[in-house]
Amino acid sequence: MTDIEKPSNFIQQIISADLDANRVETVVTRFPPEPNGYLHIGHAKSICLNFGLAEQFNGACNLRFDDTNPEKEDDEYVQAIIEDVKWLGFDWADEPKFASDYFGQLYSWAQYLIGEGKAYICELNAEDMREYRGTLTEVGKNSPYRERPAEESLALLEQMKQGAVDEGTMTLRAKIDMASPNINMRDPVMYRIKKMAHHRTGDTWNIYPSYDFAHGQEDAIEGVTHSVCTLEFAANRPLYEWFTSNLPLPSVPRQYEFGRLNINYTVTSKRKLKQLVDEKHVDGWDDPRMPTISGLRRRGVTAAAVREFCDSLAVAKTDGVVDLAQFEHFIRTDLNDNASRAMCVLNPLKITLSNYEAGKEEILTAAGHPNRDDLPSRQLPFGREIYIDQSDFSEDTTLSRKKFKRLVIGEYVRLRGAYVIRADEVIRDDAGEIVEIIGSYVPDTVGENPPEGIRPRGVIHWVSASNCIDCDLYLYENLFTEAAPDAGEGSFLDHLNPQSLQIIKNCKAELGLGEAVAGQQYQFEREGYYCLDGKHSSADKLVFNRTIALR
RNA sequence: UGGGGCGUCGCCAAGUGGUUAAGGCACCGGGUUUUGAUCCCGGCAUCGGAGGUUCGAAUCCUCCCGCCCCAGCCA
Repeated sequence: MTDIEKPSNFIQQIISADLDANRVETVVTRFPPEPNGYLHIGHAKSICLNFGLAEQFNGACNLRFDDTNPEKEDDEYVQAIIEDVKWLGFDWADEPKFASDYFGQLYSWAQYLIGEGKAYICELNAEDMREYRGTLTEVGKNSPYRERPAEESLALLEQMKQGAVDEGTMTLRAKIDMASPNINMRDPVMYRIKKMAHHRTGDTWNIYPSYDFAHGQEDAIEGVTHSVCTLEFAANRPLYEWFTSNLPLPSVPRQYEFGRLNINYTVTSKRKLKQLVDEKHVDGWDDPRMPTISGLRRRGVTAAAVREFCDSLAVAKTDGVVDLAQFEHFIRTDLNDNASRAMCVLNPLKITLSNYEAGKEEILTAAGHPNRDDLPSRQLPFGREIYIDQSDFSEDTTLSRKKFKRLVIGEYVRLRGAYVIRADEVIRDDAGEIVEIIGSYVPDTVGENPPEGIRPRGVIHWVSASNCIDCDLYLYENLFTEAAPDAGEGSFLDHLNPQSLQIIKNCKAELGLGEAVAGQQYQFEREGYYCLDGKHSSADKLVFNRTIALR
């Protein structure tokens, strides 16, 4: 234990205290997503927290699917979630767990509560139940079915289970307190009828447990000691405790809440993300603009960057909005440290070096990374014709050296990893557009300073015109134009950024990029971080996604 | 409005009666640099408000203000 001086969050403090006081022997946490959508960056914080806690205290963390509502759940989501958690670098104890594995146990616990006179079958319909519940300021009224004999409730529950009762006509409710100031305690629903196939249990069940009746018990079954969830569940804690203390459970878990992660210029709500996908505003759950784990992965963000970012986040009870820039900082840091360097010209402008022998080609060697010898060096063909970016040449010769560190007629510039060159003449087409630059190179300047008197304005990237590959680049911007897409009147969709995707075709990339594989990150020098897109790339056309621009 | 929770720099935050009120992001200066990147130096708050307790308070008390969550047979 060398991390004693590390500041700890309130949950770590609670766990330490529990361990010291022998209230718990081994720490067990869990990450409990409902398989009704893909995981997003907000889940990543919870994943890092829960798995991190288990790791830190030498305990275990379960991956558990809270699949208590077949209506919105699907195995597609289960598989995607498993893949995402693995990708983030975490592993869980044993096999993934499912709430649906405990349906039988939950059912008998429901029978137990009925037997104890603490639950009853209610025949109020949804509308009436709402009315009986009261409001924030008015207490509720007892259901007319509240004092029904246990035997009757037991029989009705069995009928509900068998499918003999219509949906919406009966529920099993906990008998707690209709006058409680906490609305969650006003006889909450434990079971409702849903005659619907479940992605795992098929049509075995016609009734399904509610979140409140399931969660604490799932935790207890698994021996979870610290059940960490987000703030909005704080009001459910008394109910969580009511069930854990009124049922003969194998253990008594405790619930703690922390603030959910919010990031500006994005939305982190499964419902909204699903809407973006369903209404085709994006290319799917893994669209590189999505804050989903799969979207970030396709975008080129590394798992390490996501983890570092999450670890930088406070685990507290405040509900703030983290600046996107903070996330981007960790993305850039990791990519800067690990991405191989390469050159790619987005908007090619040909330069012919008049004093370079026609037909000659030499192979220059460039470092794979400025300060990492372990990354392989690159072979760069160099010849009489090269491409530079249009934005790296200006006809305005009055621009100061400080303001424009690029190519200008009559002046010099260093081609990164290659020669110092000079621009001599501009060639135009009939429309007056610049189509080519005639220039010259300064011999013996590869890896060497140019002779006295020649002062390059700067360093620009380039690519051999006769020996390069074509590719398309997908540049991404924020999906939303507003920092808080959710705020204000209308829909968050009103703030979709029409320029969130810009495709640049026919870019010229250095030869080595032809061997790029999906998921491999590169820094296109002076441009940004990119990675090959497995979905859009084909044998004859490579597509790179821009993960993020350089600062 | 009843209940629950929260308010420390532009953003995220540490702080648990005595510290020059950490740190990160952002921003602004300056240096290095064959990426206008990286890197390196430097700058950047008196703690929602008002009272009070105390030798001493961001930390304790009182009142006030503001924000978030709960009235699904969602999770």
